[in-house]
Amino acid sequence: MILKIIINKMNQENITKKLRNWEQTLTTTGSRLTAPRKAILEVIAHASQPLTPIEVFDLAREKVPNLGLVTVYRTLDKLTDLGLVSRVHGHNDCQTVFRAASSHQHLLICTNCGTSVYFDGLDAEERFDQIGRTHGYQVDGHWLQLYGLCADCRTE
Amino acid sequence: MILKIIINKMNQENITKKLRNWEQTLTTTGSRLTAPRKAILEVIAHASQPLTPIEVFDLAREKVPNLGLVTVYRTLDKLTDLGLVSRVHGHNDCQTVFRAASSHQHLLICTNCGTSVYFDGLDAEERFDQIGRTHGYQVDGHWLQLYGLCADCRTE
DNA sequence: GTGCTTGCAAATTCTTTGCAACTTT
DNA sequence: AAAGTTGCAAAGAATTTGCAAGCAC
Repeated sequence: MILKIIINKMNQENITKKLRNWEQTLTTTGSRLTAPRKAILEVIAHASQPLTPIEVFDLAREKVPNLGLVTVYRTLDKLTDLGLVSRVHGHNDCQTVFRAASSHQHLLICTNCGTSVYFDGLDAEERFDQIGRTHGYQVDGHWLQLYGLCADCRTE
Repeated sequence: MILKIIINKMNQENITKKLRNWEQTLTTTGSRLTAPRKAILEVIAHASQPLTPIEVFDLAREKVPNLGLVTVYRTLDKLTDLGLVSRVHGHNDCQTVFRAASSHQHLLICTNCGTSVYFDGLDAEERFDQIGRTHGYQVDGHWLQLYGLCADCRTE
């Protein structure tokens, strides 16, 4: 499998800050900060796109060579439970992970390279509630993702 | 596994019409109308919620007892290719199928019983394009699903 | 030291493929 | 009769579980 170079557009400072937050969340919830976990956290924090478990595995293995795939699965479960990462369902892979959104944010995903960014400011909650009401539903959640070519892929 | 009674809120006439359309699409594209396929089509046409391959299998088997699960997978692939059914990614099952939307429609899914309806009239395309532009993306697709309790589940 | 984690191997679950027999048209 | 389809069995892929050894705190 080809893994493209992964460079997050967040600056290094923000990534470091996020990593510290994640590590703190782990320790304060009674979990332990091990080398495998640190490697996995770093991979996800630096990722500019949702990653499959195997991709996380391959990338994290560069730092922890004897890492087991099972550990990746278990760590991803834990991070998801803690709300640090989100499962992203794409059209191809439906089990990828990406750093979790801040709040009311949604993903904008490049259909060519996968590079993703969160956006907010849609402010459609009220509209969603209204739509639900007309069908007898009480809307309490939504799931929105936009797809399209990013600037880099368009100029290629 | 417990399969709840599945009653589509479309009236019988509409379901029959849709079934005829589907069957016609199959025959006109060179595919054949076999007993297994008819059973599968009926199950999906009558479903009020997205179904997993196994659920389709179990329900269709009531009509074609010696149906093989493989046939379900292959038929679902074909129906998806023809655009008759859509893959629906839920929070739990991400490989379920549901009759395809007419156009610019999105799903409203009950988080308790799974009963789903399509809605339209959101008219957010322009807003989506705009959001994409501010991030350098050229938006060419979106994926939206609303979640909430349906009227029946709320009164329970 | 205690209790959470890890990696290995094995078990499950889900989906796809090969193929001879069988339908549909 | 020709061509698409089916079901079985087997193969592959993806994910989970059991467990003894290893670490973090």
